[in-house]
Amino acid sequence: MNDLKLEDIAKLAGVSRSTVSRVVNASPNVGAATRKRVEKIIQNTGYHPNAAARSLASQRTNMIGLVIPRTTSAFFTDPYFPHLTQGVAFACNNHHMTLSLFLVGNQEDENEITPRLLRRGMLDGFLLQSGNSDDMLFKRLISSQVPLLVLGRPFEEKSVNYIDVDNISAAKSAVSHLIKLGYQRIGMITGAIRSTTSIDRETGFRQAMAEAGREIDPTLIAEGDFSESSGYLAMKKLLPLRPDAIFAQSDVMAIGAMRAVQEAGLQIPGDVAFVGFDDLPIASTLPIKLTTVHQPITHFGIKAVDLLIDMIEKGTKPAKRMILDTELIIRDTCGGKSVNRPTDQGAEMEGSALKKPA
Amino acid sequence: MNDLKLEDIAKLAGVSRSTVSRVVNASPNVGAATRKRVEKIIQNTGYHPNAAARSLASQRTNMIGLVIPRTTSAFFTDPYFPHLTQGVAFACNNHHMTLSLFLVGNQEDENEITPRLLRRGMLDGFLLQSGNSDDMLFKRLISSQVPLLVLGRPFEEKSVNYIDVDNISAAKSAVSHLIKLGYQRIGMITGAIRSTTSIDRETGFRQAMAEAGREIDPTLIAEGDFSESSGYLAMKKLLPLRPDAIFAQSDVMAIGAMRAVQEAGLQIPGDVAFVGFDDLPIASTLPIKLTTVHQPITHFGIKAVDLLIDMIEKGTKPAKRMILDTELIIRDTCGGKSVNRPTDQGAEMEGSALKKPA
DNA sequence: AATTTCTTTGGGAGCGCTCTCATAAGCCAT
DNA sequence: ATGGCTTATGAGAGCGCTCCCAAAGAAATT
Repeated sequence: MNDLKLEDIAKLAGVSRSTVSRVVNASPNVGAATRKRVEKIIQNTGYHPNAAARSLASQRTNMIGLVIPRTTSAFFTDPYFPHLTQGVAFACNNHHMTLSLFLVGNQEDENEITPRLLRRGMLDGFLLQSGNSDDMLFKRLISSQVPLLVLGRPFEEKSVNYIDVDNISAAKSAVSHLIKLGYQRIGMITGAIRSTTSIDRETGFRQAMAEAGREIDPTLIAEGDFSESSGYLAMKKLLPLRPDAIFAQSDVMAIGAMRAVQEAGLQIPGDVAFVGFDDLPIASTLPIKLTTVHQPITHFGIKAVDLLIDMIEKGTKPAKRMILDTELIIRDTCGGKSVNRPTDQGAEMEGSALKKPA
Repeated sequence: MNDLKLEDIAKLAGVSRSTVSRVVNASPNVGAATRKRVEKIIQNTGYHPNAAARSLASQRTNMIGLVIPRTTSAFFTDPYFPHLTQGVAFACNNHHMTLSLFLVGNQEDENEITPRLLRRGMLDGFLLQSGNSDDMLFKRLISSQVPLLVLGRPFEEKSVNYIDVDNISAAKSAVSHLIKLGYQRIGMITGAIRSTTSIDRETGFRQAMAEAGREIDPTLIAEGDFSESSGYLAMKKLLPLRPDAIFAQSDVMAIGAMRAVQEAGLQIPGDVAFVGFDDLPIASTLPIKLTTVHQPITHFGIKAVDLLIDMIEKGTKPAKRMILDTELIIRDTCGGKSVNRPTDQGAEMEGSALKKPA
């Protein structure tokens, strides 16, 4: 509790600083009796090693950062990020690491945060949410000396470490399902169009249509930005064109879009069917349950941390890649026959669903 | 970028380490010419001071922690926390501080995180979300030597620094409004009943009823835990007792409860009126807009950081208190005449709504 | 019994900064 | 010029750890 240092413990135990250090760091080369004696004194005095001193001497801070650029500023509007953060935090706990959160709000923040990230002695590594193509922060950080893992496919993939879900085939399976169900006028509400996420999901959409020999009506593609209101607005534009099914690139936008449909007095899925993306917990508690692509958000965060720590410990060459799978969850909004399956997003933190690494 | 140190810069500039240090730390006592020369070299070399070394020497890390105990594990289920986190992160940026996030998932995390928080040289101070009465983490941390500000009224207030909103009068105004509107069978859905937040809101409920000379029917009070599903379940229990109005202690629970009402084929507010608490952005985009108590969540986070930093710099004696105001926002779910007012929760981060401190 | 090998411990040199104090220089008034 | 004052710079002693290396025993080998 108080201001004891290693040296004080050493004196109390009648050993050297080195020995106490060994005990604190669980080094094997300490006699059993000595270890016990030192441990007891540490216990009694409530000694805690000073983190800064330890970092300075060991060149390790045991901290990693999670950076959300401002181009992704839909940040806490979309439950995606909280879930991700939860996964990251969970994994950090398992690895005895501390998580630092950098939410970039504006240009000023960006200038101020960048050096903090690049500074040595601060972070052992960091996770960077992939943003838009014109993201300057991204460009500045990408050449960082400290290990960096990008969340989501970056624009410039060359020798960048990243982790992502397979957005293309995920979107493809969603749209194929709609086609299989017989919908004729299938529309799409995109995410922020300069994000790779949105681009990949659109690619999946196009692939599914092409494979089915369908023409794409470009007027049935409306632009959103992953937010609820953008989904609502996009749907308002689409409604006069009478689409019979919509692939929304996120659940939150699907919810906004469905709000627009209901306001117009139309039925879901009777008049307009929906498939979303994310499988947020809310998808299964909506009045009309949302058919959507399940992506393991929390798990994604955990994997990201695991990979980053691996990079920190074993180096970043060759560049690391990891692509996680998704799964189409069929519920009520797509019409056809409904197969129910509870979402497990929220439950992941609990109990034994997630085994800790040994 | 590379591994330059203060000394290298000094050598390059032909000055002493001390002078470079002064330049880096914007100390006034440096000659203009010298400053310029040193700054240029720092610029060119891309030098960044080592954070660990600086922390060790200065006894300041410029990091603060945000700790969410596991008893509050509804964590990212409820948008409350993301909004709070956003405010905290925003304020940290303004103060050039780094935010560390501690999400306590389970007992093991708790044991592991506690020493990290208490350790010197790690955090300059931290924010601790108030949890349940039986929260051990809380008890262990409360006597911390490092400055600590509790978010929400703690159980044991004595000499504890905390910040809260005025839950009692907020709840009171919500319930009074329902009474004024003429509802006769007013029920309540509580939050986690061992949290001070829930206790205070219940007190407000009771005060409003008492002032109006109303009896309280205890069967019309159902227990929730701030989650959507708990609101739904609570309402299921309440429905057979035919309440005509419900005060839900959080918006999310109100949403769950309204789901139950609609499933039962009843009208809102015709059959059951609602008042929520929080004024999340979603409250104003629901099909039937939610009447609720606005609490400035993001702003709350900002104020908390400001206060904590003040404590770090000026000491914690006497114990600090801060209580923020709330406002009843009347929309559609309470019946009576609706006054619309857009929620500004999400907008707070943008533009000039929030002035940075000079 | 002598030699080698391991295990346990201590000593000391950093890690890269900050900060106090001493010194040197510049400035003004007398 | 001379003393007193302010301002700019440098030297050096830490901050509290880690980690390499050497030393001293103990144990094992010959």
